[in-house]
Amino acid sequence: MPGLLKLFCNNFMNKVQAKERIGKLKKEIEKYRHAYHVLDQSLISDAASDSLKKELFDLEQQFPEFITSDSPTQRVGGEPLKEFQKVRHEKPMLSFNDAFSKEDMQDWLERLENYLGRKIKSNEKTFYCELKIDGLAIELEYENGIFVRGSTRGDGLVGEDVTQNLKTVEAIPLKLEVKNPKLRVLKKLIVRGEIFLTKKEFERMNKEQLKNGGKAYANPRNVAAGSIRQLDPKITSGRKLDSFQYDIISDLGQKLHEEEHEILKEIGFKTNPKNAHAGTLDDVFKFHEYWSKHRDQLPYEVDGIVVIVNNNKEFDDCGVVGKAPRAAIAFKFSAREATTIIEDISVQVGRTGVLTPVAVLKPVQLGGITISHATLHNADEIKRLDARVGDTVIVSRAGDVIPKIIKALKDLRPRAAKEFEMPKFCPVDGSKVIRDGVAYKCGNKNCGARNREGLYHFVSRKAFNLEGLGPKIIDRFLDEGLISDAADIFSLKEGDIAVLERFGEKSAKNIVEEINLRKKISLPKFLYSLGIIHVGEETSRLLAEALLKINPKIHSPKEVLAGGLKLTEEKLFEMPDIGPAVAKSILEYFQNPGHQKLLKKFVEMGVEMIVEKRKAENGKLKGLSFVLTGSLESMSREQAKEKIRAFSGDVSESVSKNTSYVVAGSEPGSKFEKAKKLEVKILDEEQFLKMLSKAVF
DNA sequence: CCGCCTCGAGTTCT
DNA sequence: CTCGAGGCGG
Repeated sequence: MPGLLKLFCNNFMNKVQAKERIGKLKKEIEKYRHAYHVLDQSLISDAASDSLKKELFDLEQQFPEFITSDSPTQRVGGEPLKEFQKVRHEKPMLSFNDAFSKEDMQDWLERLENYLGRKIKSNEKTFYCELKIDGLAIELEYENGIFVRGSTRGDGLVGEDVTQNLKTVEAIPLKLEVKNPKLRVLKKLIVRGEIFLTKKEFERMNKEQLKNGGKAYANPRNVAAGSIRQLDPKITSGRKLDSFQYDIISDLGQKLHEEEHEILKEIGFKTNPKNAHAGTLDDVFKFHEYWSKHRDQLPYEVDGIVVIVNNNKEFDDCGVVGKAPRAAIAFKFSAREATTIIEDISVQVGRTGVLTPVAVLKPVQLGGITISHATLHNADEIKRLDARVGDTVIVSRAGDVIPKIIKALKDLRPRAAKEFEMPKFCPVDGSKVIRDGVAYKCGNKNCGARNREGLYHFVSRKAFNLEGLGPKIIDRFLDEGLISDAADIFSLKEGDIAVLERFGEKSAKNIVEEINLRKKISLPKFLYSLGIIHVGEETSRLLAEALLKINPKIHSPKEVLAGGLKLTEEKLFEMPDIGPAVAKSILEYFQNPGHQKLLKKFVEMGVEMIVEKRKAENGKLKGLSFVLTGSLESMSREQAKEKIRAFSGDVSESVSKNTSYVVAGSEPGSKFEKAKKLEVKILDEEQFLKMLSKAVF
């Protein structure tokens, strides 16, 4: 890596670099801000933009001399459009500072108490927690109980008059029902709240938009913002906006912020029933954790909670810092996206010899875990992303699990960043690299990496299932010269292992016992473990059938070899789902002298095939295909698969309209959504078990 | 030949 | 989980 580039990746920057980075970040954030607030376009997600702001904020803390008044960290809100009447807010509409962790929250409370010079008064209602809905803030004015004016936040001081549009929102009362005589005298009332779009309405609008040939909207908030600033109120009324109010600006003698919610509700406003008070920060954390987990069940988008010092007097005493009140903070949910920097791109060689580029990332917190690597799949993907070492990138977790690079932010690219090139020679053994479709492969069929990865595959759960013999240990044995191929595993002796460093007699004994236990294996699993290209779990089963047609009694690897040599294209084509490519790969495998030798060696080592009991040919589930998603309570997924197959049912990994049933356990994944979309019947665990029990008879 | 349905293969972190 | 690609039906 060139020197400058390297420094960019380090945590510590010198002044010159920090200044440059700060400048670039400011420009980039400003670009997104302008697009978002002024043009109602969402170029990147809020989470990604927040992540950039956080980096800028941290850098500015480190180098305060570079803080300028035009920095995005020093401002909030947007600019009013020319078309609307301006409204000057009686009291500025503030925003909130953000916290991203429990530590941030503890720091916040500490800062608060330092500022006050005393502890916050603590009781069971110390704080008030509100769900932070992803919408836009509005102010509503009532005179003698009649709605007279509504406005957006704008820049906090001056907003836009959107009264006509707000009148179309049914959640906003046009006339207040003030029964309480204490409140009745009220001539003027100013309240504030949030305008938002429910997820359902957002989906409906998106569907309609797509039907009319338009582009899908980015997120509900954008649509809400766009809707409320329509010049034609009719358009607004066609969109079913919703609203909660959460703040009373007028003085009605309220002592706690919480009381404002009660009053709002009493006089006819819609308030969020999920909001709750909390006694301690720990209670706040519980509220945060609960909704962080359950936010998908809410009918609207939330991106965190707002925590407010409940006592209004104390709240006011804390004052304002910048454009946010000190005594309130937005405690964000862990983002689904973040930005970080590609420190390096390494290249791995897999079992099939394919070279896979992997981005080495500057570690970043995302959804509760630290991400340090993300696959870039192949050269085409890198080209598509135009991702380079040194680039700032947006990462997310696909299906909330696997890290994925969404986008490279090219304007933040250091000048020295060069385009990535696939190595010409294999990083493991130096052989020439050849191109095969989108993939690049190591030209050497016996490349060390292939052998190594092949061994990982051999011991894996779906193959020989040698527990306690994972990749790390395979590596040790290979490097110590104890094994060189899969068959060698079965000749391992306790004595050989126990002499190695960090291995005791006990663990050596365990490993050898495990190996002996697994010498007997079913034919499909044995075939799968060989790692024949294109032969996975499913095709192994088919291949086993094809071999059993030649010789119905296969007990030893030797008979597997004999059968394999008798296979022909024609015989393989008889099997469904085996075509030219797969057949060629299978035939080539058995022709290879090295593989023949390996199969014979397995015989010497005492590997044997279990003859499986004949499966019921006409079980009750024959002709039905199942897809499993989520986890079941009463059995593992493997067990469920076996049960279905035992009754002649089919198990598949992907949902289509041919799927008979989707069995959904707890926390189902995307297959559940797809099933709903395709209107495939969905079974819960109970129904599934019932079906199995019926199938017995 | 095209488009759908599946399967295979690779991947991350606790 | 997702992507790519093999198999197969239309």
